[in-house]
Amino acid sequence: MVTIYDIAAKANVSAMTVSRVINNTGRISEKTRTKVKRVMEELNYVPNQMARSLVLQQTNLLFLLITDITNPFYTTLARGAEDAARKHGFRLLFGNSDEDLDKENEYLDTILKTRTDGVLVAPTGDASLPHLEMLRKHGVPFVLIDREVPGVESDIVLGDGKEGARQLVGHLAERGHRRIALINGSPHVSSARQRLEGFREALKLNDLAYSENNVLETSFGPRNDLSEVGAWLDRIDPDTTAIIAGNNFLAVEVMRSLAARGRKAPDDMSIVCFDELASYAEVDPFVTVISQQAYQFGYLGMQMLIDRIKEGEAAGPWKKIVLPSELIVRRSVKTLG
Amino acid sequence: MVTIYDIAAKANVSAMTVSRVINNTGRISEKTRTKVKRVMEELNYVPNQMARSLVLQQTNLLFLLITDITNPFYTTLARGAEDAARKHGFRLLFGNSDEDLDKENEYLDTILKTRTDGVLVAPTGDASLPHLEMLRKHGVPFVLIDREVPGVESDIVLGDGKEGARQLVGHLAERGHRRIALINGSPHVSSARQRLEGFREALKLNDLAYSENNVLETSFGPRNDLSEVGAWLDRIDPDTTAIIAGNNFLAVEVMRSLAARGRKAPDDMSIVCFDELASYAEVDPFVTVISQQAYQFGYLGMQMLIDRIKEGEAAGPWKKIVLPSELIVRRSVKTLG
DNA sequence: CTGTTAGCGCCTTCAC
DNA sequence: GTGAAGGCGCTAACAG
Repeated sequence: MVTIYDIAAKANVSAMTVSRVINNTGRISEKTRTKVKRVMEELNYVPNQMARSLVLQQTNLLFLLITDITNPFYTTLARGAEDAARKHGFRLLFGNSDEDLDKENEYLDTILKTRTDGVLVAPTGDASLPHLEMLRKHGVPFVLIDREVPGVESDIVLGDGKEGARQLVGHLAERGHRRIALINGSPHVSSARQRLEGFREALKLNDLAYSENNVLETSFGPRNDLSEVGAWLDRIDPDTTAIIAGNNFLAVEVMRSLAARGRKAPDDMSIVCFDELASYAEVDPFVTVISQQAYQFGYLGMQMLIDRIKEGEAAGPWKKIVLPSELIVRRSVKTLG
Repeated sequence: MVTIYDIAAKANVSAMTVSRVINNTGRISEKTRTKVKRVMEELNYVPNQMARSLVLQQTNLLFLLITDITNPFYTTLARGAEDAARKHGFRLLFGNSDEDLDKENEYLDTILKTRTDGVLVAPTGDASLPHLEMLRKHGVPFVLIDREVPGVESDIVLGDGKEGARQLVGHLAERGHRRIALINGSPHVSSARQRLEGFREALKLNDLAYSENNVLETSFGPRNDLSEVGAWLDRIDPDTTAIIAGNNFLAVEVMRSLAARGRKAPDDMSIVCFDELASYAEVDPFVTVISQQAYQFGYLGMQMLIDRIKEGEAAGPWKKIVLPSELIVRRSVKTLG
């Protein structure tokens, strides 16, 4: 491996001079600068970030931890985060926790060990509390995205899940649906709780009955075994005419389970959900959704993170950004009566 | 920051003993071991990977560089790569080059600087040659995925683009299509070249005419401005009845452009493409595709990379895995005549 | 303008 | 079993 000492020797200067050339610090004569630069090129020198970080106590590396890299909501978010990080000269690394607390833990371990400068994280759920406390304790700035964690104070970017649920219920009610079911993420995830709460409030608002039986709380992540979803479909109230899915994947799974039963949306069951089904504007898109500004989640979150890093942790109160979502009406809802 | 010296002091041992406990090396009495471990917990000690890597000359970090994090093909691939890396105890970091040579360059820079142990990379195209040579020169093992780069010898995982194109053309021909157009990625990307070549061969095989006018070579990445696609649609041979898209996003863009012209698949134009449109089995999927085993691309590629790292670079000849793809017939093709 | 010294946190080597 | 010395590659602080 080529080091600054190799460069120094060949250029007849000290290592310190080489270091100065690399970092553009101090005063260096133009002559030695060009000489050093030439030698660096000749020897294909690449600075060793490990050594650099060790002495500087900072890595210039930021980390984005998402819960599902195959979900278009998060990948679009990732694009936003990446753009913001690049704009400020930070390098961005990604990790995928897969809605799995253990994997999240592994990545947190990596983050701590590699002394990442900051983290943008969508926590797997309330159980992420100790992980976030760990970050806080070790002085690693972080910003939460998409999900709150009770007991954690921090900058955060959220969607308005309650309002989204209200819009969905309102839309279904308008179309004549009186019995609506909800399949949702885990109650240990704040976004799922928000959506459930909005759902219940909206039912009341529209004079619709809430039925425990019509709510399934499962996981936001994709699953191979659809039997849980199927069994739930078999036991929901028979007069149910519409289902709200807590996210895009759940909607897909409901539709697959329906298909396995020879039923189809919207004729046999109306369906709506949170989040777009594909990152890319779908052709002939079918499902009526509450679309969130995924890119903005990432971009604004990263912005806040970098601000926090630059200002120092203690600068100002925690900021909370709530991004509105938008109802996009498509063809998955049948108009009744 | 807590260091092994802090631990050592509090546990009344030397730093070396602490190091031995951490790494489970050498012989340590059970008593001091437990004592040291207790102190580590008390002080919330986290090993400094920077310092560790600096002396060990290895990071235990692998890097996955893909060209589009919003494309389900690559995210599914990423899942596969991640699973394989985890299985072997490596941490995986992701980067997204966005089909952009400059961004690719930045990530390569990061990779070299951080002394990543190995890289799984989908190059942006033939122009990635110097980047890969850089990796080689610096002794960073890498495995290519999805795309070859002329002039680079390495382990590689590829799809069979020629065969895929043949199947698509064959399928269209069977359905009575005589004039087929192709919208493809850049000719500087090997997968695009393969698909074009397969396309031409298959036309000949089916006694169909090749028309220069009916081929557009653009980029695989998504674009905001669809005017190029639209202009092309306006000038292709008027008797064209079917379009093959070189990847999923191109198919979407064609369909959007068609829609903007008041035309719709499959009635006004049949369309097929490479790669699934969504990571997740689409509900009521519409487009007939050549589906690639995205997960396997990642899993097998990562496997090869880790083998290479463990055996040492010089172990054995380069391996090449060609994954077959599968034609999945859906509803986007009209049967003619 | 340039060089010397010291140390970031850790591990290898060699003592004891 | 355990410890001391030295060095991984780099830069801050101080000299000159």
